[in-house]
Amino acid sequence: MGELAAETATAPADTPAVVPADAPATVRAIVPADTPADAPQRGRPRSHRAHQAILAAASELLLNRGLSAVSMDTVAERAGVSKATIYRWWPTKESLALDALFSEWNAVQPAVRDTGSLRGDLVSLIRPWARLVSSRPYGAVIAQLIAAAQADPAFATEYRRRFVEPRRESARAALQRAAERGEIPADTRIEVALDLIYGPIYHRLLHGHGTVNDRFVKEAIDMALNGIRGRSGAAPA
Amino acid sequence: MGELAAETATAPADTPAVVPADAPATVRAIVPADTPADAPQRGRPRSHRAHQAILAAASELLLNRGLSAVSMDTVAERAGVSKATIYRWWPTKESLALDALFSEWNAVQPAVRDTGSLRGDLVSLIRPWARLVSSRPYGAVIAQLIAAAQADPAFATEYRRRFVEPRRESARAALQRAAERGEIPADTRIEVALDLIYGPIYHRLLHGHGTVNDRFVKEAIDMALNGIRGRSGAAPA
DNA sequence: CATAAACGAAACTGGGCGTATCGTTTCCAT
DNA sequence: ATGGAAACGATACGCCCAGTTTCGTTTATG
Repeated sequence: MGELAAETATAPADTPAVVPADAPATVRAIVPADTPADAPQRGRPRSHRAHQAILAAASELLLNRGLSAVSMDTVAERAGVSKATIYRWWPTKESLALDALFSEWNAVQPAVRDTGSLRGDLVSLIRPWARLVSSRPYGAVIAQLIAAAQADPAFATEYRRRFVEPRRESARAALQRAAERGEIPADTRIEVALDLIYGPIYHRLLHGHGTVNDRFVKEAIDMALNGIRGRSGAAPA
Repeated sequence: MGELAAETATAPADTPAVVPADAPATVRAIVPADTPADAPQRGRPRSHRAHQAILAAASELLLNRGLSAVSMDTVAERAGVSKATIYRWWPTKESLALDALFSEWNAVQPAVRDTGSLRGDLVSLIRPWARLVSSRPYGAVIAQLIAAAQADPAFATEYRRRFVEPRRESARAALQRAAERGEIPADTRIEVALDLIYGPIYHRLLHGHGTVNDRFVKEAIDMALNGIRGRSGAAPA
């Protein structure tokens, strides 16, 4: 999807759509994986315009109403395409929702920069993301995607690959730099630390028992950082 | 449901079911709220047996297949009742799922005991619960309930009242005792601390990017505790 | 010009939630 | 003992929606 988004940023309207072999797993393959990306195809070319219209319609409807309250007919109508056209690009409603939400989600890239301190690194990474997901009902849609993932392992893998792992990787890198600086113990359990960083925010986002605002994010990151740095005199085994 | 479960522990099969005014919000009221619980009712009495059979069937099917793969027809068939009977007790599929899962979830009560240390209190509280929810696919069903909650505020409130708040309250009490002992700062942000305790576990449970086993629970609690205790020389504001 | 592939409109299939109908059962009131 | 009320079961029903199919049209290439 990132590749497609880049393409559409420069392609004129209704440029023939060619889906490269490395397109996201959720988009239906159009040509065999070994087909050169620029090979001419017989027949009517796919429509970029339709594809973008569908994603835009889907993301808008999803963030306004939630996954369960949006039908494929509604998306088709809003996009100005037929439902059959949607199913030419995406195999299921959930795969469309994944792509559509990701196109919004990915607009806020994790900042990958070394501020010199772990706290600086984490705040610059987490704060923009937390603002994004709390600015609109991301929690509601993410919850419904997570629910859909429970019944479909392949979908779950793709969801984690897109929504979970990239940001964990950015924070993982920051933790590793901190260990190199001696800011945290070299034997820090990195994956547990990542859960301590992201878990509280996701917890509030999904359960809705509290708000995710700047203050909460700051306090949660600070508390998590205290935990990750450890205290002099380790806790008993 | 707790009240009903207590009743059925002693009631013979098919004792007339009387739903008291304080029954869970998900069970359809049978009599006006001000009706004495033991007042005789005209007509055929409700069947405890059917009610329990429905809950047992629903919880078994939910934990084996997940909410979306279980139909109300399937629950009715497994319980040996008609679908209309289910809808006499519960207004929606989700409300049945909530009660059914809660009947299993509530079988493991949070241990409310003072071990003398915050770590002891938290481990005795969290470990049995973590074992419960990781022993069967609770995560999958909880994810689907959370998804359902996004579209129904009343359902969300009931979900949190049953699944979220009681355990937070137990941990909150433990944190307050720890503050009284001087084990954690008196000005600890309790609600943030609770998110630090529960967030990482729920994060793995719902996202499925890592396992929730005894080791992870121990490490996550220890890291969270370090964070809650704080370090000498507080983090910058 | 023939052919291929996408597109649109609309009909279609099948599943499932939730409701309605009607006969039967199980109770209470008289 | 009888009438009446309410639950129950079996089954049909209405409606919605995901996903598919059909067929004519459009847009491309060979």
